[in-house]
Amino acid sequence: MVWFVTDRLVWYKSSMPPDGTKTRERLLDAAENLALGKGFSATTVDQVIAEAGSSKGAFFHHFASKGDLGRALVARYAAADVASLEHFMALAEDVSDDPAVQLVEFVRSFEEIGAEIAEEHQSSCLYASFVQQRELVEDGGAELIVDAIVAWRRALAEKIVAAAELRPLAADVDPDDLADHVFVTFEGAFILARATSDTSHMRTQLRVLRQSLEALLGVRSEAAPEAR
Amino acid sequence: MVWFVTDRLVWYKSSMPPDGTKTRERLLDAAENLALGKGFSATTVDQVIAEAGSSKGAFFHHFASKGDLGRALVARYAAADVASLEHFMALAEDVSDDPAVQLVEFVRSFEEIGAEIAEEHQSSCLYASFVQQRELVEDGGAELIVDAIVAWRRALAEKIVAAAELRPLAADVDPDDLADHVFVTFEGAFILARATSDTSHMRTQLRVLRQSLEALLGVRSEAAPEAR
DNA sequence: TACAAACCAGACCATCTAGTCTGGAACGGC
DNA sequence: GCCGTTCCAGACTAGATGGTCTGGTTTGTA
Repeated sequence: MVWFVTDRLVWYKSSMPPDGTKTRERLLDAAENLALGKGFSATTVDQVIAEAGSSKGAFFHHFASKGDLGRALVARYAAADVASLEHFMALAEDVSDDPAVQLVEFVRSFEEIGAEIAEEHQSSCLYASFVQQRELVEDGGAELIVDAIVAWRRALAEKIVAAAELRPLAADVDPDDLADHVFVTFEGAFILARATSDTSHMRTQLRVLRQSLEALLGVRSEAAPEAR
Repeated sequence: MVWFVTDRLVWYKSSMPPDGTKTRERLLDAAENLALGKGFSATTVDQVIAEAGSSKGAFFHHFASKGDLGRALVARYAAADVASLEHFMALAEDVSDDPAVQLVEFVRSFEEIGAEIAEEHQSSCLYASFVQQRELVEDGGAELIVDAIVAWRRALAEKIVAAAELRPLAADVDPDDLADHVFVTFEGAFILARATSDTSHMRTQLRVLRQSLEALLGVRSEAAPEAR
């Protein structure tokens, strides 16, 4: 995930570098690009170096190993991901006081930029890529991903529970599971978009997700079209 | 996907071998195991050989290259996947004449064996793994995956359209997109299960999917609990 | 301005990996 | 029983890959 360079993400992208982009960041950017494009294990450090216009010496000065780069990669990715979660949730909270409407609005905001997200990320997600890497998982790198997932779950489940207090939920949906379904839809949509080489699936699947949420939460579709 | 060795899948697993498991199948099985576990590009042919208890000579007798193995792998996987789609859809069609109920029942059948599916597949899906491989995609290998996706979409969308003729759909959901959402949920749930090392997410996410379908299609939850 | 530390360039190395090659066993037809 | 074909075992190779090492430049600091 990660997607966008929101204002509260800027400090992140340009943290340490005083002037131009620092070598370490360039390496991370290059690695992220390549990892999203062909998977982490399929990208070589030489490719990362070439893409970043750097050198072997620089690489192993900043990272102890390729696995170390991987961990740094998911760390940055997950941090940006959670930041974008908070960003868009804050925007949604400006639209309405109703938690159900906020939730729907939250999904809608992603829906609107769905294609761009898929484009920017080459229809892929680092989570999906890294989760394959057993070594990295066994090396404590998975916790970063789980933390991000939990952050999403918590933020969304909170809204769902609050919404259930206002209107009865349709059927006996579990708030945590429903919250996870947002994450699940993102990840699945990435795969669909990539497999079919059609980034529009990102938007349409988020739309289906929103419609599902509206149906389950009992929210009217026209509740918050443009904060009218 | 693929999951289960249904009766109509048996011809497949034991096609050519007259007696025991043929070497080629053993190699494919080993490769599938490893690919599901650590990704295709991260598995070496030596590992495949070792896992299958075979040899270099045998491997390159049956497969022209590692990429060739990859294609054979997804071909088999996708074929079994579509077969299991048809299998469970046929079972669902025995339960009711109502397409909406059939659809819900279809999802429920997977829901029930969700954890086993995740277990058997090491919480992973070859589709997700291979979709990363750009080379294989550019080499015509992706069409196999797309074909399988389209098969799912077609079968499910057909039910949704038929269901919409009986009851009005909630909101203006697109049948194709809703059908794709089933595939999307599977893939996303795999990733969630793998990231959290918790196979139960497979079941709970399919449950959420079912509840969403019920809400959008206007089907009562008790419509077909156990074909009573 | 001196000097240590951080930073980087690129030749170099040990190992791994996909793929080849040669030799031989098993099998099927005749 | 002969022979061609399929099938398989394993040593071997050319190149890729992660990682090291030496030397040099830049930077911060006193």
